Amino acid sequence: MTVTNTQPSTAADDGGKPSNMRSLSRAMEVFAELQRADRPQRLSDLARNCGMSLPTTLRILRVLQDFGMVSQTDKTYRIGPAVLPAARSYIENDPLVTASRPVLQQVAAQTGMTASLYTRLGFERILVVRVDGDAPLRYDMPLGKRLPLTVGAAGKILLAGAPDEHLQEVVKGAVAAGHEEPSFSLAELKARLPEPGTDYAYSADERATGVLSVAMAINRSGLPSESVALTSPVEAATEKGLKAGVPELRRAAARLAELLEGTVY
Amino acid sequence: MTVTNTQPSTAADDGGKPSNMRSLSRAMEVFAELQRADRPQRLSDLARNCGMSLPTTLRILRVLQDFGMVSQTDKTYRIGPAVLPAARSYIENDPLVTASRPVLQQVAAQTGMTASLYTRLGFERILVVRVDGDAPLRYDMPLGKRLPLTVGAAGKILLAGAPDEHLQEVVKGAVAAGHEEPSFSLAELKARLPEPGTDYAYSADERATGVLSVAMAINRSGLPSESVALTSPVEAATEKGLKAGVPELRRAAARLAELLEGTVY
DNA sequence: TAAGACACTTTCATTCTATGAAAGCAATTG
DNA sequence: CAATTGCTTTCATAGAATGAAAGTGTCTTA
Repeated sequence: MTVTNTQPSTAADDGGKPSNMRSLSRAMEVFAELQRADRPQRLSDLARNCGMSLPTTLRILRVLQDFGMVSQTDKTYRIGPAVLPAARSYIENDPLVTASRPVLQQVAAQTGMTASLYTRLGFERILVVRVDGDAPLRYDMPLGKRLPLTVGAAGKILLAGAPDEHLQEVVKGAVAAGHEEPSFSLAELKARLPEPGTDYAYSADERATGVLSVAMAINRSGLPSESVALTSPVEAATEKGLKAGVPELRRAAARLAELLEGTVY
Repeated sequence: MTVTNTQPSTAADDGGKPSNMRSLSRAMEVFAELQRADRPQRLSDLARNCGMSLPTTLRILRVLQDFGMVSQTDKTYRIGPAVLPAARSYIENDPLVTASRPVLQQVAAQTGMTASLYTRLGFERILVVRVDGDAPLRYDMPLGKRLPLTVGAAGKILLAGAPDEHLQEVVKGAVAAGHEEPSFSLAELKARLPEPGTDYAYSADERATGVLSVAMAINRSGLPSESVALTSPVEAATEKGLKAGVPELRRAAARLAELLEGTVY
């Protein structure tokens, strides 16, 4: 089993490290910045926000454009269509994703709840797979959306047992991403996390009102970066009912954990 | 209006050009290679297939991994989860995509057919938006899938009026991508394309059996790179019926063309 | 069990790429 | 029409990216 662990991932890590592949790293920064914005960006804005010179930014954009990762209209740049085939490739071919689908289907069938798989990405998490249960969730399907680690069962369970030092970074990341108020503190976060000894997390009306959730991490050595969750609208489930699904969820998580053995990122 | 036009996009363009940003270009090659393969790749395979040394390939993978664009399990690499937020950002924020949805909805409502938007990417095209009509299409929704330019109405219309020189490259590209037999020729391709003077393309049983389609390019100066299509299963439409939707389609294409004015890539 | 083969990883000197200052354009505005 | 603003190109230089070769670990085979 390998443990490499480079950075906690994602940009925003200008901790003074030399960091190899400067031009590539910077290109990824530009790409990330384009995603952050919800509308096309001017060259000068991108350059300023990424802290690099205009010529450099322009050159990066041109290369990304050549590969369809970036589109340009007049003088504004945005994410390009090449991300679609990439996302499709991920969803269709990633071993964990493909393996989880039947597992989630089984759990959803047995419990009647909606079953989901989340992956940690930097200081956020994203929904990767969802299999609907009997009662539909009313909020829109946030597949691929950046969600907080600090809110919602599926996020919090990824933080259970993490050292304070790491949690402190998570707090900073959540604030930086706008998921939490600037006053958000380590103590507040720790109060939300499941008690030590509990291997699942529960949430009610946390990330979305009217939604209950239990989640379990897919564990391997070290901090987990994936979790599975059961979710249901309040009118279709009680806390008790949801928690009755925990054993099922535990079994599913164990099955997927085997597959993950060895995953570095 | 600007016309920059760097490369015909996508890798495979080792035409001896110096090409700026070598490390970034190579990183994109690695990323593309990972998508091409439908299962996790070993470092040595990636290095060989991309024509670069092991250390270089490794360094690229590590940076991409830091940004979640690549995942690693043991010694194998694959596309990472960060492509999902990127794809979501594209679909939610791209001006053409968001603008096209209501337009396609209107066309679908008026004609009862399925309405789609395609974008050219290199020597292929991808489905970006689809709004279903009355009769469901039986093949699975290929959103983000790489489809041939040389097959199907929505592909062929993007090639109408292109100079032979360009079509010859398209032929090569289609063969290289496995969309056409190695014997595929320029003459064959030209025979498929709509007659000069026609602004739409028609296809029956071309890319998928039992499916009829008409498509129209979203035109601006030069070669188009987007097209809109009406599609229907054979049992729900006739050639005549589909072609009756062409005026609607033409109006939709014109509306979207305005928006595209100035798009470089 | 030992020896060999294989694949990944690190190191390091060299090359050439990536970089930003500054000049050159183009477009927009007062 | 002049001035401002923002994009693009040029160019000399710094330093990043590169691959050969050595190093390390793991798996295979005798």
